[in-house]
Amino acid sequence: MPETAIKDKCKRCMLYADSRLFCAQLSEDELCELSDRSRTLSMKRGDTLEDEALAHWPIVAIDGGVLSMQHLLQDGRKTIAAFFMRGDILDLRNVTNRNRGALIALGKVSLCRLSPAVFEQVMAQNAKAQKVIWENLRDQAFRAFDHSGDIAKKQALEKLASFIFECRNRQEHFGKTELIEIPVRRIDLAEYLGMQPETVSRCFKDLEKRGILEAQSLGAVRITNVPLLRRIANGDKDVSTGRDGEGGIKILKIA
Amino acid sequence: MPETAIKDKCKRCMLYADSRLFCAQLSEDELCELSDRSRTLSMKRGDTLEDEALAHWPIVAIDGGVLSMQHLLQDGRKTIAAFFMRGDILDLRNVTNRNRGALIALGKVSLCRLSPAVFEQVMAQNAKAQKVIWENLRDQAFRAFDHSGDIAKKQALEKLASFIFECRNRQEHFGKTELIEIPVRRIDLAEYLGMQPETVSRCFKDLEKRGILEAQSLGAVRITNVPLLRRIANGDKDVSTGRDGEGGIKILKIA
DNA sequence: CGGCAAGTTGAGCCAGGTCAACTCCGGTGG
DNA sequence: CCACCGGAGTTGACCTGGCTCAACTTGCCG
Repeated sequence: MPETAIKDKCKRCMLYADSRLFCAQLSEDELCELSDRSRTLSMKRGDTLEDEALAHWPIVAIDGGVLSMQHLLQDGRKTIAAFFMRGDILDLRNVTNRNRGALIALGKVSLCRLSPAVFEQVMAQNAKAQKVIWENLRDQAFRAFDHSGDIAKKQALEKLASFIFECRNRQEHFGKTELIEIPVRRIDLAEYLGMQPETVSRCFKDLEKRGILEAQSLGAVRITNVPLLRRIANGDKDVSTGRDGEGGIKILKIA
Repeated sequence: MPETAIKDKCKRCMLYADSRLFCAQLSEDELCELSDRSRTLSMKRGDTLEDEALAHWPIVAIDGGVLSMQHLLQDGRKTIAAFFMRGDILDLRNVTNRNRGALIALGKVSLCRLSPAVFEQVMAQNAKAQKVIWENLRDQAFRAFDHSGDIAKKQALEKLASFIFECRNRQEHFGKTELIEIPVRRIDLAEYLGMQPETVSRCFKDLEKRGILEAQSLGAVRITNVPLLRRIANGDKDVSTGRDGEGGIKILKIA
């Protein structure tokens, strides 16, 4: 086998197969070098990336599934600070400060622990690859900013509406539609949005009753009234409280 | 004047004067090139970085003061999604998607709009500078993750305690002490933590009454019981509800 | 088909939001 | 130097969105 042959594990991996993602930016030599010194990993729901393992493999690239960063409070309350999905790259080098959340899989997750040395080398030499990871990190940061804004002052219904748009934005790249995949369970969603599973359930129900969306299953919804959902997400009280009495369809002027 | 002379504006700027910050990593040539093609800016409270200006100058480095990213809801509710302070670098290239928050000064802010071309060039060539900005962006992202976790499920008192530690962490670099500077007004703090100014006020009062901190002024506090404040920040209900009746001083076992 | 976690529904209650009144403080002008 | 002003901060009283707890149903996996 020639030493530049691309490994099977890479051919099967979306980080390489999707031309917008990190590994697709690498030269064959770079990819093989990286591949040789990196390790793939499969996780199932509840599996945690342990600190010890992260010390040796602090750089993690997600191939598929949803990985969460969770913060556990002393009395058992849990929160999910962020979701990481296909294409996201986490750099945990020297992130020992504070109570960095635990990284826990929310379902089947496949990921690749990248060699820090090769990663650093690629980052220094390959401008295209550098751009991709820089923009990915920036997206993570801005997504977190948006999310902070969402959960700080919005009401339950508004948070859920915002979340549905967040899902929509993420999968936009993979083909836009009003059929939105909800890649996490209700219970995880509740922890991400800072509310109770009961409240999440009631809010979904409410949106359905108003004819704004239809549940296809627990894992997918179809938006049937995008503008109205957008107005709810943007905190328009006239619709979010449903005070117009007509199923929230009527459009009121904005003060 | 030799063309490599460092400009006065740079000598006065902490981004250069602080050896850990971005401009201090540059060679004299790089710094002069960057300086020539960049523009400093002073802002006062309420000033906004307009979209139009950001289109031309999408990269902003903070020299001093506090810049906020604010989201405005349609009915007037405001939230502050993030604070940016000395050393933070914002890259807003191609961040037109979604409702990116407005960038608004919370006091006197001095910043430098960097030339995207030179920034990109430095990022590609200067490994030390690249490391600094990469770590800065990563810190921004992790800070945002922490913040999301904080405001999602914590109660008011716990959020405030967490925020005080966030302030402490930020100024740790500049000399550690229990005297913590609160660099923003109560009203901004309320918007950042997703609560009302009234509630912020009540929580400060509460912490003082329990002997956990002393207000030096509106802009600074001294922590007098760090472990207890930490336990509150970590969501220990036994202390945060004050149910032990002894001013919250008594240490209870953790379940 | 059994077992269990996830999700839903209902009833009651409380942390913190809301509103209104008041105080404090820095800046401004006579 | 003081009177004035306006925004920020504080305090108190009241009220409500969503948390809590408990019971029930659904869906998934072996």
